[in-house]
Amino acid sequence: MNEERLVTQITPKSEDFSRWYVDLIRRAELADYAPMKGMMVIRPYGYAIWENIQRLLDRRIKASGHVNAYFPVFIPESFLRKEMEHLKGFAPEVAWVTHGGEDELEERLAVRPTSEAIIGHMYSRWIQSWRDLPVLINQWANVVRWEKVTRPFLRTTEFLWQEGHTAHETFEEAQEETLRVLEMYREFVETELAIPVIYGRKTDREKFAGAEATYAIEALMSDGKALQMGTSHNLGQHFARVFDIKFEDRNQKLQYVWQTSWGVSTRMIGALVMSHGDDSGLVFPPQVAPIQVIIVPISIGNWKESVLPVARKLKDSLQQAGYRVHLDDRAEYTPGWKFSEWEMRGVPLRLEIGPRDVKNNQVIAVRRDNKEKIALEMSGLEVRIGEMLTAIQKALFDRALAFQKENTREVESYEEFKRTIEEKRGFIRARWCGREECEAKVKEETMATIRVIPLNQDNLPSGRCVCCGQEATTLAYFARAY
RNA sequence: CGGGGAGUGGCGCAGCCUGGUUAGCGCGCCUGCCUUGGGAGCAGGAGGUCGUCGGUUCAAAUCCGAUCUCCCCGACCA
Repeated sequence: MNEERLVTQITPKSEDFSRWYVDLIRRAELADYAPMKGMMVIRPYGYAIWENIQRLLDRRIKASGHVNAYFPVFIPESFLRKEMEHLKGFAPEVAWVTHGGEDELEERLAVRPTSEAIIGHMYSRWIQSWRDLPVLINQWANVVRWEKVTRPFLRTTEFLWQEGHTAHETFEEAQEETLRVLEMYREFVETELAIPVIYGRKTDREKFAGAEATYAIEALMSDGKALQMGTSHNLGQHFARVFDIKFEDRNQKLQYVWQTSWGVSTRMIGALVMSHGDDSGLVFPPQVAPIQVIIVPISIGNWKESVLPVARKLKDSLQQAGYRVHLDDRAEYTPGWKFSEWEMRGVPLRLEIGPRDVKNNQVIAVRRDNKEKIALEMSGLEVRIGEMLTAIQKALFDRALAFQKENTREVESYEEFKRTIEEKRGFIRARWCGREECEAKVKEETMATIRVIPLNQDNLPSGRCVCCGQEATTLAYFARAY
């Protein structure tokens, strides 16, 4: 039976990546379209991934000294207006509340596109002394951005995210925080999502509206396009000045705080789909998979008496051991159907148990990532399962890393740059003169943008800008992006 | 926001050009039997105001207008 026939309702990935992506999301019940433009419902199977992401990331956020809080979803228009760059950046995509019940509001309220403004306002009331610093607050929230083009998880009108907002005594401290968070994101995404990233600073053109500097992690999706997976901003004193966030420093001088903000969103779920998925469907890394182990009893003869009780015991013991495990005991589907179904849903490990296995005191384990099938002794199974899940997690990362390396290229000329972007996509590592004209020209002519400027430029080989041929000042990663 | 494509039982589609019985097909769903080690089979059954609103007409899924939504390709963004 070939792969295409197994998943008839999903467009093959190789045939049409975009359709494959949306087909899969709906068929696997990660999300469904809501009846309003650009909005989606995150269904239980998709939301479970978000809960895992929250749990694993929240742990890191707290371990690095941050605490959670919650700020209002509405922001007065005048607040947004205080930082003009910020307003200009977000104005086109802000949703406005104009009425409360029947009454028109005196001042429009923005549905937050991000929370710097409201949080800045509150910080100005909470911070008086250097003893109040740093303030290290994070919130898990929803935000709304009225995007023109939307795609499930990648860009939706409303999305879920976490946004960290910190205030510090010095620029250096804020910069340290910005980079510490960037590193936290990198480690989180690579460890838990098994997605290798590149990271660095954004160009001025690409930086956050109102930031001094923006840093980002970027990943390469399996169609060769880049996806920004998280950002960390050094806000300098821009917001502090307009929201009047002042403190008396150690020298009894009044000065503005130095701030950062940073976030990752439900876009990560889209990244998981596009990084690891294949023609058979989703492939989830065990660390965030809603179901890590699916048990399929082989329904033959008197399986309900002979196999099912053993399968139930197996499920209980694995659950006890801390795994997210599900037993598919439905009688109305054949084992073959279930195999395909759970592969499509991306469950990392399948355990088959039939009369033969019961007799031999074993189960058949099948890995989702490489379809490898092995028999496992019942005794000591909990440990073996753990080892296999670890191996799958690593294999997914290694595979994605190999893909990223294969698709990160250096080019000799602008002609080669253009041809590579057009034919192969992927990242291009190239020298750049640092001028915005070249950045704009490249974008205009190739649709590729500078994704990041690597932090470490020490080993910058001398050379010329890939675009204009002038002396290069930095190394940059270019790609077409989502 | 520009260019292109599309909305018909849950999903995928046909019918529309050339208006006219009761709107079809495949998958899925329900009931029963029989099956089940890689998406089984047979029989019976349920489910539709044809995206929405308006217009033309004796008559609209079909023609006209508006509107909403989705997909693809570009300009803007987590």
